[in-house]
Amino acid sequence: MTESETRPTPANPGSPRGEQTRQLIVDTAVRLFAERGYEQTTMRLVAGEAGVSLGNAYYYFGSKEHLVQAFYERIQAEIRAAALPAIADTRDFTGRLRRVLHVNVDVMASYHEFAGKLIRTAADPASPVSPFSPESAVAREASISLFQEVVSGSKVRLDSRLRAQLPELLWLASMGITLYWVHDNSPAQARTRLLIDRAAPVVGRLVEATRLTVLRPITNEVLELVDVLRQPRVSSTKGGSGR
Amino acid sequence: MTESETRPTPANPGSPRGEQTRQLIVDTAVRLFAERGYEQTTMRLVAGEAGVSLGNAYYYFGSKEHLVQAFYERIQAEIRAAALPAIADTRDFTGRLRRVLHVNVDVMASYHEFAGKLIRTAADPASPVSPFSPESAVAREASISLFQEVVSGSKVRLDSRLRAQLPELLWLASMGITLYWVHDNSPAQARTRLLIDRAAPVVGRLVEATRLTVLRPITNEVLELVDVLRQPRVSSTKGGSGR
DNA sequence: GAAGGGACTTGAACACGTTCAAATTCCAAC
DNA sequence: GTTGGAATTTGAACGTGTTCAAGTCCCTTC
Repeated sequence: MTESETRPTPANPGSPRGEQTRQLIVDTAVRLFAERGYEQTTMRLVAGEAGVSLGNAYYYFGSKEHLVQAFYERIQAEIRAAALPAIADTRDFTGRLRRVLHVNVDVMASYHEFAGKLIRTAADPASPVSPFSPESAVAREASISLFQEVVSGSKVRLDSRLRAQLPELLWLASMGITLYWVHDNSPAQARTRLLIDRAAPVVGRLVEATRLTVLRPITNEVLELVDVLRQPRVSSTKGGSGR
Repeated sequence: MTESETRPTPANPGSPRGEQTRQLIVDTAVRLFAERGYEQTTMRLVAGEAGVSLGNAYYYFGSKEHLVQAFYERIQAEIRAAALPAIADTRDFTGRLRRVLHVNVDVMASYHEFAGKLIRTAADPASPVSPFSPESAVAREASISLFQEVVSGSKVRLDSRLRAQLPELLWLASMGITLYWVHDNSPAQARTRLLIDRAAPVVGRLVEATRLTVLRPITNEVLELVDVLRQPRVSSTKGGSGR
């Protein structure tokens, strides 16, 4: 696992000198990924088009997957930039959720085929591209905070404990939708659109239902379950800042 | 995609003559996968240990993933064989569900690391190993029918329409649990065990709750949603037996 | 038993991701 | 302006999955 600690941190040096080269490689890779897909974009091609040597590309990016990671971060930023304005004019929870999810699909639309390959490495727990990996923490937090925005900007009424967990749950749900979207072979992924339009109200209704007294026991159980679900983040320090 | 139709069906010939060789390769591959994991098990090694040439292995299995597929099918059969006796002595829905899920984890336990790589190709919509692919139909149906058994053998009371969809939903949930399990780095995947023990009662309670009149609207919505979710199986025939 | 043809088998060759020792460039300190 | 070392850059080389043209084997047909 983490036994490559001996090497003096190749890939991803923070120094300023090579930053330009680094960006050049990223730009080229992102473009080629979009143009030709994952497999057709070889490291040799990226290096060639970027005007650097093969080994040099590996100096900045430890693997092809790290380039995918960079691609992923760009997409996430794009989604965020498009989503925030999209929900600015409504305080309806369901509406806000629906719009954010649609923006997700909108932005990813051009990369549907590419995403099929991307999801491969994303599903690997050992891959840095995994949405649950430490390397993805930045993008993940950003995405969760977007759903935090969805909740806090709305006038939804719900169980207070759920309110704290909801953003993360919504993010998880969006991961599920993305997984569905990847498998969606309907024209223009219309089925996913339908799913979003249908699922958002259901989620809204379920969330509001957590205030019902009848459902209190179940609500409690579900909330506890979510706590169990949450994997402790990997860290070498023992104890950490406990819950 | 399916443009390799020109070749005279290499890989997977149904003829009897090479069946022995085929089995030999599968056996060797499964053993090596279990012993050394996915990456360490090279096609050359499989071929060598099986006593055939590299090209010969590719004659029977179009790719390394097809070997994984074979591995997957064995696991599924093993799970089924272990699960059925395990639920024979109780008619409690939650209990039955819990046991089946535990058997799942039991059987897969030895392959936890390997599963991390397996899930990679499993997540790829284009891969035959994907649980949603036509190639996996047999294993999938078998698995769903196991959950059908869980439901029909229990004395659970629930909305009648849900009863029809529940087995598939449970299968889907088990996929989710497997995904969680793959990411579970707690010792002996204890966290997944905990998840199962906690989630089973919640599911049981939720399922029984579908009979509550208060929840009728939400139940309806959720059931319709599931209908939308269901991807139409890929098929060249137009129309099909639509609802 | 010879001929034919399909099933099966082979190993070399290819392209790719990745590694690495060696070279080059750059900049600060003297 | 020379020097030392770190940052950067290079291209050859390795091991892998996969392909393929060329065989070899085995059974049917005459």
